[in-house]
Amino acid sequence: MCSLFKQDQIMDNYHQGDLTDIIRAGGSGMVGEPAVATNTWQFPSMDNPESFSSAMDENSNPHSFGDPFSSMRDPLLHNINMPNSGFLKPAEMVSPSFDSTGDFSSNSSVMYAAPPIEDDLKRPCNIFTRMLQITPNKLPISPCGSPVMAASPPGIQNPSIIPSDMISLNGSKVCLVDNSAMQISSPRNPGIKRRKSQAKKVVCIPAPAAANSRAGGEVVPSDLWAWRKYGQKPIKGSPYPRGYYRCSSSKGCSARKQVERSRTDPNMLVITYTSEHNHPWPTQRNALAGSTRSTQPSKNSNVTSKNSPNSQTHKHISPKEEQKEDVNDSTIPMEPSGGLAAGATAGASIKEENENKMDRQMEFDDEEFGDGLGHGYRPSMLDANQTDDFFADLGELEADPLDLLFNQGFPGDHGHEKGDKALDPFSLLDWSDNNSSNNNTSFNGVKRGL
DNA sequence: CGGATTTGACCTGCGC
DNA sequence: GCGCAGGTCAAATCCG
Repeated sequence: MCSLFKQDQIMDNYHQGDLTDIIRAGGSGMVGEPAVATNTWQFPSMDNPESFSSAMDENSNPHSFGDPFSSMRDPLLHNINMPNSGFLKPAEMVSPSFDSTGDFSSNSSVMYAAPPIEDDLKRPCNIFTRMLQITPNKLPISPCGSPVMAASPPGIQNPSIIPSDMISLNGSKVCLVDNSAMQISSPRNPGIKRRKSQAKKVVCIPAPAAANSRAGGEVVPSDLWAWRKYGQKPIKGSPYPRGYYRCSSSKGCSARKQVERSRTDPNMLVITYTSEHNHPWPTQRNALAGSTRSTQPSKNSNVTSKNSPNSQTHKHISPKEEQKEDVNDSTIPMEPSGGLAAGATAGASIKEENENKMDRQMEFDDEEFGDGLGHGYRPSMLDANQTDDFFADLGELEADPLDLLFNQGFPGDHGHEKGDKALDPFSLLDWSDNNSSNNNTSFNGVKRGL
């Protein structure tokens, strides 16, 4: 599986469009790091966020999480109350004990139910434990290999910290993979060749549709960047087409992303970010402006509902519909430059694949963790150390939208107050049914269309 | 009317 | 060298 970490291989996996594969693979692909103790980690109870932190502190070197996200607390989780996360199928993973109410037992161990797949994949995958065990240098960075946290239990509302590679959003996960080398294609641009080393991030997020029943007015997370679709291609082996988007927030921005639905798990969307934004993260207002029409509320809500898996019930989804759906789904708040924004982290497990980044991660400073209550929460991704990669943009942002968001919307771990959701950027990410209507906030721009 | 989406064609990289 | 698959372009179309 180590090979999976190689760029090409990663790409291959990824190209297979199997988000779940990526995630699963993550469970084991780590070179020389047997996914051990996978079931030893205890997911922090929402009631006891510190439990997680403590575990982290005790068991790991913060730097082991070299991932920018490793230090992130997941404010989003505060709002997580999604009965069924789309991240992993229950059958695919063993969620720590959750009761029907979605309560997560802090005592439960998190692990994957070994899926009947490759041996490596069968290993229990616990991002946290993995991270702890992985030395920075060895830290594999592949979609598959990156530490993967078991799907956030549906009931998890408040993991105080988000594993760098995996972020839970609304109980769903985002798998972020960052490939330093990716295919940039400029076929018609002789000067640029494909597969040049380019930073790439693969983000796996639960597709709203898949995430759960959201027949009506789905809340589609969107990122703050404006994306314009410039192409769509059917992917071999996948019933779902891949959409190609480029950043429209700023002319000349080379940032691109690919959105596709996981073949094996239609509930998951795989978003691959390529290139970096050459401009500051758009302000909310800008983001709003940049939003694609497909995401516009008036229309989009309808569209999404129409396209929602539920409503569709797999009626034949035309590529277009599929596309829109994907687009919307993909629009989780992402970090500028393609990284996940803190908000994005809220619902998705992220994998990041980039050795360089990993190294940087090592450099992480615990300070990023803030007080552990969300105050001062600042996604490590914003760390200046990462300025040279996808996160570079963040460093440039004085007024980081995330900060704004966090300050307003993440009152620490207690953010269950619905009242705060209005300001809670993560509310955007809250795809749960009960929050589907929650899109009238400062984030509307971003969410517009939700 | 401006901007976004759709979609077929074209181009490039890669494997055989 | 050939074919396949993926990525991008760009005209047509759609939408607010």
